[in-house]
Amino acid sequence: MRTHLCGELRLENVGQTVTLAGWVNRRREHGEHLAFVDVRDHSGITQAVVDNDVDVRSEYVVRITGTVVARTPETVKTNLATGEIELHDCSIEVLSAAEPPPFPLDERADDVDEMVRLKHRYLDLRRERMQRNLRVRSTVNSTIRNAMSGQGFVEVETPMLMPSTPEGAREFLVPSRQRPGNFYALPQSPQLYKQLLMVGGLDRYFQIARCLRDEDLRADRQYEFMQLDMEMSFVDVDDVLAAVEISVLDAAEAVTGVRPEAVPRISWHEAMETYGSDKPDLRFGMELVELTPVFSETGFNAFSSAEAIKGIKVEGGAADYGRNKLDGLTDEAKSFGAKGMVWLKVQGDGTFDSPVAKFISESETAALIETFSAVDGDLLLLIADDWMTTCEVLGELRNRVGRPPVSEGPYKYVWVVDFPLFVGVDSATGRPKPGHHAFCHPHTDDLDKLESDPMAVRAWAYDLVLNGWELGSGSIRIHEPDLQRRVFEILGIDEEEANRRFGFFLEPFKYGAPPHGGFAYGIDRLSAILAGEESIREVIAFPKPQSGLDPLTGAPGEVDESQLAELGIRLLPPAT
RNA sequence: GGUCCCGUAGUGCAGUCUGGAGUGCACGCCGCCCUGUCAAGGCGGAGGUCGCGAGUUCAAAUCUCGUCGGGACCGCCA
Repeated sequence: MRTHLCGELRLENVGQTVTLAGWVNRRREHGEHLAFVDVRDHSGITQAVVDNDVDVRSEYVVRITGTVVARTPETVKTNLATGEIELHDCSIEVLSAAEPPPFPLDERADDVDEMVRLKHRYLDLRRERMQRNLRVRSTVNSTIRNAMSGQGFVEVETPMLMPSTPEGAREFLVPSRQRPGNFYALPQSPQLYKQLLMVGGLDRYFQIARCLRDEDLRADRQYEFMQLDMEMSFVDVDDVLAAVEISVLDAAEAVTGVRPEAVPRISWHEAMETYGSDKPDLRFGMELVELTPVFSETGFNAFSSAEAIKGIKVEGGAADYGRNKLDGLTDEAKSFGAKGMVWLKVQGDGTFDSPVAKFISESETAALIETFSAVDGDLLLLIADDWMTTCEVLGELRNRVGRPPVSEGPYKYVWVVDFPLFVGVDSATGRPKPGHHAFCHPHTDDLDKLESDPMAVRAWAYDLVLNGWELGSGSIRIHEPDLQRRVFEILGIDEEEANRRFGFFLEPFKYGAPPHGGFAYGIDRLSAILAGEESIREVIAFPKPQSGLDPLTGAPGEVDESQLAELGIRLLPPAT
């Protein structure tokens, strides 16, 4: 049907008779017998010089046969790959006529209401940006597949219909026709199956897996998303990180042409201390500064009883942050759990401009400026609270004040390791809550503290972070039934409950489970960042908006009574 | 479940604070002109439930309340 793509022709093709097929990107008329038609496909655009008696308009699908001719020097278009040639003596065949598109199919559509783009996604996809993004994603997919296969991982598909395991995210349920009143759940992740594959001796498993979670949507969250899911046997933390790292760096290199440096590691505790986040963005500094000793003798009530006092320095920020902005930051700090936020503007005479300046002694003022290496015009933001709150709130403030958009380079990967095994206390049971999940292996150095000081126990659990986005997480799993029982005990899960909730999962471990661990990371997120996008919707062909309603197909929709009857489902009247 | 922002022609906007006739701009669309343009140019034209519904008012795109839709974020996402 065609001899070349629309972006292929160059000077060396001059003289050839070629046939292109694609969409009319634009037509420019010049009188009765001359018009220029730009024909476009995914590869690019070629200009055809045609007789103006042919009626072709924007987005008509055409096939053009013509002779490749070198453009005269004054008509060469340098910003077009095919700008040195054009087609002459053209014959045009209209393959499909087209109505004018509802929005421009060039970069101007970047400003169009996303809902309009999604309603006509098939048109949006014709744009260079979307073509590039979906191809970036395809490159990511094929690269990580090769990376895993090349390391001896076996690709295994796990079921989409599985039992409901309501421990984690809210699930999508699927009613069973053959057993009315019973439900499958769509997988939040292949977690259970991949561990069973290890018991099954697959040794190294991976899957480019679709996962589904019925939780509210965000720029980095969809109901459905793709993960590189992997699990390996007879390994420790280093082995898992190394295997994952190869795939991620391969993908980045394949897309950008540059292989990132080896991914640094930081412990969870250090990440919280230094960046106030378990997904630190290492592209900028503004590290948290420890101030507790500075205020050890303080008479300032807000600080005297605090477990931890820390702060960040916004260099030269005093001028940028007026009262309104500071009040906004204070409100944000409170919304993240702080009791308040202290701001101090450093002045040239070594004093502070601040509502609370009078509560801070001269020696404390001097010590603060010394500790921060602060100079005239700097803005200091201080939080005093329990250690966790202080770190987390400052981490949020640090991001608000200093963080560039996620897609802006450079790419800064980081492993966050040694997560705590337990985080917080279940308000219902009074027991510790698992930080990752109940099957996460405690750090063997901390096993003796499991019962005596559980909150201090580290886990063999780790996250991969890129530019402040959590790409994924994983852990070494518990393969020893005795250790699993100890962890369940701390969680307040007795044997009867464990068997009821996890029986089908625990039973296999009685038959010889290898030590194993794994990881999973989000392909949508990785693709978005590598494509330079702020939202994963831009690297998904047919995403859903925040409401979860599909503007293109109208899903979800009502179904026939007969379908419901077959499933044994009767609808309640709509809630009012 | 919550906070904040947005909704005016096919698209992007101005107009809204301070009420006075759908007042307007750009792109696109339709027609005519145009033989070297390339986001072509010139002339002309069509195109509006100011998201929807109440309320206040002599008068509402504009003020108030409600509602629907969209976005960012918090909660949530083991």
